[in-house]
Amino acid sequence: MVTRERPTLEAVARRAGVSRATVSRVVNGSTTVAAAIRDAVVRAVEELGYVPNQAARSLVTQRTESIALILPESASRVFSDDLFFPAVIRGVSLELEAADKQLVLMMAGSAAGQERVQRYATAGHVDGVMFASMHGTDPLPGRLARLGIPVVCSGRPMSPAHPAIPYVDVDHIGGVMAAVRHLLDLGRRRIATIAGPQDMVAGIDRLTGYRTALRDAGLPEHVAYGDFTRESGIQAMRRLLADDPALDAVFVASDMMAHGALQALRETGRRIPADVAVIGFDDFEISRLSDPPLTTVHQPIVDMGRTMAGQILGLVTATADVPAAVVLPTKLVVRASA
Amino acid sequence: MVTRERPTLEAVARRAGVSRATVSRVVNGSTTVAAAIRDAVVRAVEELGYVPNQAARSLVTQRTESIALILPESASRVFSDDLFFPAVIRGVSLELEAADKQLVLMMAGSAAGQERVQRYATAGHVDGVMFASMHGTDPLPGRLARLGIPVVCSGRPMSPAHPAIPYVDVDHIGGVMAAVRHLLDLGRRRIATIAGPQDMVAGIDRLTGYRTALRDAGLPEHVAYGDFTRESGIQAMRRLLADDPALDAVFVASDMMAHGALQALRETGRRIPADVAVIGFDDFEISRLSDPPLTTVHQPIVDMGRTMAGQILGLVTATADVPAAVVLPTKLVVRASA
DNA sequence: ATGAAAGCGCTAACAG
DNA sequence: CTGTTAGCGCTTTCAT
Repeated sequence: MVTRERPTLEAVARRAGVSRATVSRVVNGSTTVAAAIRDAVVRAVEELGYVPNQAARSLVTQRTESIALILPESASRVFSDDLFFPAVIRGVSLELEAADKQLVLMMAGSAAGQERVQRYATAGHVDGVMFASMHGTDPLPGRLARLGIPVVCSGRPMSPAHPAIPYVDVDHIGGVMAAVRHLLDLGRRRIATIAGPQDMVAGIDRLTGYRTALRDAGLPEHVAYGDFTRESGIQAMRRLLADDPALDAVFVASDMMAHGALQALRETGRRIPADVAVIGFDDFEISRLSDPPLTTVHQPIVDMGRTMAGQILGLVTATADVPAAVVLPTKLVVRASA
Repeated sequence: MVTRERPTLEAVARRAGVSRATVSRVVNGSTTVAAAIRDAVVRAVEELGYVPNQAARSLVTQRTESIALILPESASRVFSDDLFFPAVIRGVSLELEAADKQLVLMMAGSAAGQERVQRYATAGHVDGVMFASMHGTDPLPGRLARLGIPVVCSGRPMSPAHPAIPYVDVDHIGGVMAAVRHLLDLGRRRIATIAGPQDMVAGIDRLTGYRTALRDAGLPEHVAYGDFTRESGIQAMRRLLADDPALDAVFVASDMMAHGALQALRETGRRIPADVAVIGFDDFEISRLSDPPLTTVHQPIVDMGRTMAGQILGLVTATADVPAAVVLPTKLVVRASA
């Protein structure tokens, strides 16, 4: 290890022939420093390659300029072929980068992970915390908020916390109802659904949308459950077909599961959409490339990330009012599968 | 904001009726504390919900228990449909999680990003730094290493740095040569390649493998270049076909580009592998699901991540000898496309 | 085995 | 406008 000692404020001050306070002012861009002195300090900083020690700075400012995004999932899940997480992260990155804040990504799939994350945040490593992909009634957001840590969520929390936590979400129900109505307009009458996990608001709301639309039409429901993965879509589709070989349409609560469903349907020789119409939810890029291209409900995931990041920045800098809830619109995108 | 003041060591000490030093010992698991006192301290810690302030701790220990993974790419690239990055991250996560270190992911696609990353690392935010997906002769790893920060790379650095930086890589050339030989065994004689970007070792080495194998066989080469994205694969394949409509095989330097190539070939009505045999490089999950399933060179990306993380842990804790280079094997996986 | 004391490197009053 | 002075919360000798 080379371990060239890193220079401190003190060293810079000595070299420039001024006090530590003055160097600190220059480094932090204070305007009340004489030009000549500032130049001398700047030169000393460059000559020494001085970079402020963040730990020391945080200790006194109580700020870290970092913000965490917590995903209550395993790393294997987050970094799989699922395209939801990447999109959220992309949105968050865009916004934080513009604000020159560092993103700290934390996966907390296990109980140990949850513990780690809580310690990390409580230890003052970050100025604020974002949650995405929440399951059930995760107590962590509320707990951190109660500790005075700024918190926002993407996805409406399943149980309202005290204090209330700001969140972004999309209009799941509206999107799904548009999708099911489209199937009805197509003349389909045996419309099944592959629902998402029922410990997540996205799973619950999309199922509610389906149920509402079918009830409005006076048709019976037909539900199988998956967990948003492609594989679970395959399995669920097979179950649906076993229950009702004559079904003529299926609304699938995520694109990944819809791709699984397409595969399962093809395996039974069914033509899409002639025999069975399929609609997904997400509108990922690859859904345009599948065979046939997938009709799906578009949700603006990147925007959710951006919005959430905007909210946390507002809380952290206490500079803007942060809305308690933002609900982004969804939209049916019709392609060849329905 | 609730801002319940977070308790300090001092508070715990008062409550337990001991000195700060003793509380510190208990919190850090020192064995030289009387059982009775330790219990009292532990109780006080729990009652107050005490969590050590990481900034203060880092200030004195000079350690953060965090390690950065730096990806010299834009967030949009890292979190796209490319499956390389997720796999690396997954491997890294697995290993760091086991060591209870926090992963800090940093994208540094722009010059501003590079700057940010350098400041961040130099400011002592992390104990060590990993690089993946390096382009050209990126000076950053060398610079950080010279500052005494432990650094490792995935992918052999293009220009050896001083001090030498440990790295992991895979046997690109061996894998590619096996692939091209397979095409030769199949009787193919007009074998083209879609090469990766030539500012990356992975791009260079895979092209070298192709060239070597063709030269050994006494056949002419036929090269188009892409940048590892699907779209660039489509374009490159079209160029190759325009140059030589009679080509009967193509080795593509990444699976994503290979999927693009398959699409471009299908669009011209060519049958795969009857008319043109295609081999990729990566062996992503989806390559088994493409039409037809892709013959490809398997590289153990997750293992690269794990290995790299192991190396950095060794450097950071200075507990194990860290090999200067680890080269993981690759292997041809034959499926229907060749 | 425990406590007292000295900083780690920095910022932020407060004087001057 | 600049310097002096206190700490931020913690670990770690060094005594006891």
